[in-house]
Amino acid sequence: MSEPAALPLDLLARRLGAHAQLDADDLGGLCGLRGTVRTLRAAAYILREGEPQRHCAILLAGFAFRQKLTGDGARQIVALHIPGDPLDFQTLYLDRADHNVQALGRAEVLLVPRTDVQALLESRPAVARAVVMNLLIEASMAREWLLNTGRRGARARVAHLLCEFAVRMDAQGLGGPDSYELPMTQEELGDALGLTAVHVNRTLKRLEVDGALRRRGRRIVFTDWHAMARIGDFSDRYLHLPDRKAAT
Amino acid sequence: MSEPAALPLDLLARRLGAHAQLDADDLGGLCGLRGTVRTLRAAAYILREGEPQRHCAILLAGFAFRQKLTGDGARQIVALHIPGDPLDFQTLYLDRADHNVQALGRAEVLLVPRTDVQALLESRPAVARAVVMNLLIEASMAREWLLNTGRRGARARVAHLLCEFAVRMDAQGLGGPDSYELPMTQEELGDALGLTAVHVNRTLKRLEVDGALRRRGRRIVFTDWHAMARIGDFSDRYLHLPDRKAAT
DNA sequence: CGTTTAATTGAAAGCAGTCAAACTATGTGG
DNA sequence: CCACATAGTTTGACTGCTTTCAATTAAACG
Repeated sequence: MSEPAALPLDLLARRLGAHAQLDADDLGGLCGLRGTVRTLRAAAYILREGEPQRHCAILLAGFAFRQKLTGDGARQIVALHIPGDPLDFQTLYLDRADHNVQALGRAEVLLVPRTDVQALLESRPAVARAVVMNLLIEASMAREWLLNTGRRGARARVAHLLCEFAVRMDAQGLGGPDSYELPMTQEELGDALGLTAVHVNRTLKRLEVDGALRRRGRRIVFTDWHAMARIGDFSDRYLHLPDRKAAT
Repeated sequence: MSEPAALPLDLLARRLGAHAQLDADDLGGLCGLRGTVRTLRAAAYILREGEPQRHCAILLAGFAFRQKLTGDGARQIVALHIPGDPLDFQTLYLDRADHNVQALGRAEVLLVPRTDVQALLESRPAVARAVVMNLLIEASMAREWLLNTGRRGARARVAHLLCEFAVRMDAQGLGGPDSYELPMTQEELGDALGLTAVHVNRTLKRLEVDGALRRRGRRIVFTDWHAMARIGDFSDRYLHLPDRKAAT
């Protein structure tokens, strides 16, 4: 997790290039972005509600999540991020953040000066377009997340999140879809799903007993992907993946 | 509701101009958009999941909502739209819609050819920027909606939605913040909040009995805005309103 | 190794859902 | 303008999923 990524921005290029046509110059511009690499301890804040930002953070290694808090301190995780995801291109346009972004476990980010990113977006319209498409896809994921939280039972909710994570990791080339190390605690899972940690625990166990998955520590092994997709009412359509195999 | 808006695109200009600096030419370009006005019956589809779109719809009068369905038919409303809102600028970049948009009651939309909108965005960078900011603000609202559904009780959820609607209507110059006609059924309210219609009904009644609001049919009268904002844990920060009075 | 953090499990309480019926408003056609 | 039909609201009784509280076990970390 702490070895400096060989070609740190390749994953960013992969993410942005997944949805828009980027030519060699576009990719060159992206991978040519320079900034400071920072290693973050677990739960370190990358972006704080109300604060403006001078840098654009790009997640190089590890994971991150977006989060909001209610007045009485309850936390809702509204998005998860995997390596290659840009974390606050939003603040390129809006001056103050309306939510928080934190590292999920230890993570490594590249902090690029805003001005450099803005210059790139101006000189390379295709990159700007790719960034907008990335925003739209995150909006689509948020809508699916809302459907998940608002209208599915605990069992489906948990299964759906596990499926989404598997597909996204796979699409980013970060591990097969049959097995992965879930980077979060059950407490965090609960906050992502609008459930309590206790109920997440019971639900995971029930999924395991029912033979839909197996667990070794935090490693999730999909013994029956099709069953999980059915239980979680999961279809990857909302992720707008390039195409190839449709996972459901 | 059916009189043709005198200057139909003024509201669109107001919405987009709220967050970005638009000069006279930008506004001229926006208000110069031409298209066909269509009057929609209640629940008419404006955009369907999976379908591409040849037009950009702009809501002129009435209301609309975004919606997704689970496999077993449960509906989650993920966003509400008021006059002046662009309804599918998203499909300018993504070819197939990942959710549905329907009229909420009778509504009137302007259908502008995609190519005209694209031409405008290319010739007027400030407008393109305003459109992106509009997207970002809708994303922010989605996150707050997620927090609302995932981490607040029914009472707070209902109050929060009523507050948000009041503030947005007010910001668009469509009615004071103390009273308005809620354009949806309790069934729809429930689908927006992740609750059942029955529970929405009970919750509204409880809010009324407690003196936080009054109702005449679907008209909501805020007898105690401060109480409602407190009950709903509402702050308008996530709406990124221009500034003036901060409502909470 | 001891200490802290996370995962598990049980029992009990509660919020919201379900089912069903009555009531009200709205709209339509005669 | 009334009568009927339809859609929406309201209310009650009951069920149940999820939470809460609490205690135990397991794992992670210095």
